[in-house]
Order: sequence, then structure tokens, then C-alpha cells
Amino acid sequence: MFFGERIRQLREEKGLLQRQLAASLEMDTPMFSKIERGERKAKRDQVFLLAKLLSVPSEELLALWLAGQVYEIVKDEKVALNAMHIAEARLKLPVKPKYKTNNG
Amino acid sequence: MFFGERIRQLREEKGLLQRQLAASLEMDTPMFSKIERGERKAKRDQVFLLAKLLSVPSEELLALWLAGQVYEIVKDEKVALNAMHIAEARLKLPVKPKYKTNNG
DNA sequence: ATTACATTGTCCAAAATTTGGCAAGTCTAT
DNA sequence: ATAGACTTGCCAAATTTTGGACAATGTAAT
Repeated sequence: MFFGERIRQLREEKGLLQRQLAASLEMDTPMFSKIERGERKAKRDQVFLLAKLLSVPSEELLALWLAGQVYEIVKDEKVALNAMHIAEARLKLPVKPKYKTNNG
Repeated sequence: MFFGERIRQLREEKGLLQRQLAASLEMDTPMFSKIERGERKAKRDQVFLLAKLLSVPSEELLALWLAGQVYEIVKDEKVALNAMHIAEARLKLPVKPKYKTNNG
């Protein structure tokens, strides 16, 4: 399920029109349509606003939104999964402290 | 291991100087230095050229290079791993055909 | 067929980001 | 102090992203 698809699904469940959500996000309807179809990407702030307007946890939409960007980078690559695993491993690494502490 | 770190490692193993590789990539030394330190990102083409110059499979460098870009997107996100899993699942999905075939 | 309304497609200019490169800087060894 | 390798900071050109106008298309009701 892509970000835009999910937005549309939620919007329709609530019986809202594109122009209503578009207005809440202070953009025009064509723009909102593009976001739903994945032709444009929403801004980070708009993800949170949409979560509120559509009554879902912002984490759900944020994860979909990020996933979409990640997917765009690797989608046509033979080493896609490989790259993903490397990135995941890096995420799991403890953060190296920048400065020494007394007991560090 | 980050892309730039790996480049530096390979370069030093071969006893090459930044300016030598920089020349091969048709960029100046500061630029190459920035790539090694991850301050700038190499272009896709340059990844393949570097693989050749450093005698490693291009897949290895390409995967590191992609991983770096993926990592940049999610690194500070609470839902990072979540987003990664969603993107991975999407990668594993069969591609939906655009047009019907006779036996499709 | 006509109206009313929702959605999608095309195109352009402003804004923002990325890029390449220069000049000057640090650091190490001599 | 000089030389060589590398790093840092800054700027302008180039590219990409963005917002939005406007036209085109789709859809349902009459």
C-alpha cells in the first residue's frame, strides 16, 4: 500500500472530497490529486496534518511516506535488497559519541 | 562501512592518492576528498568507474552507495525500521503488468 | 445532450537544492 | 620554512523540486 493510495482510502472512508482536504492543506485540488496518485510527494509537515485530518496515527502515514522515498531510490536496482540490508544494519548500529565523557 | 570509507580503504590499499583518482573521475581533489568523507555524493556513473579503478565488483560499491542514500532518508526517524520493512515488502512484490496478454 | 462537479493532464515560472570548482586552510614530514 | 597530501569554506551555475494556473477529461443526474 502506497502513501497516496492510503490517503485516498482514508479520505473516501470519511466521505471527504479532494478539494476539502486540499483546502486544509492550503494547496489546490490538482496538487492534492497528484499526491494521492503518487505523482508529487507531500511535504513532511503535510503528512502529520493529514494524519490528524484523517484520524490515523501519524506514525502510520510517516512510515508509508518514508517507505515511498526509499523505494524510489532502489526500485530498479539489481542490488536493491542488498542495499536495504546494509542500510538496515547501519540503522541498528549504536551511535558513536562525538566527545569523550568522564566515564565513557 | 560507508561508501566513502570503503573508497578510501581501497584507495589506500592500492597506494593511490586522492588526486590520482580525482583525475580519473575528472574532478578536483577537494571534491574527491568530500566524497570520501561522505560530504558529497558520487554520481552513479562514478560509482562504476571507481569499481573498475579499484578492482572491485561494481555491485559492491553500488550497494553501499544506494544504502547511503536510503540511510540518509530514514536515519533520524523513529519509524525508520518500519519504513524500511514496508519498502522491502514492496520490492518483493511481483510487478503488476500494464497491459493484458492473451494468457495473462 | 447539458449541467454540475470531481478529478487528471500539461505547462510555466519561482524557489530550493545540488553541483563543480576555486582559494585558502590544516597537518605531517623534511 | 617548504612541499605534498588532504580538508574546509565559499560562491555561482546548473539542475531539480515546487506551486499553481488552466485546460481536459470523467461521471452522475436530469
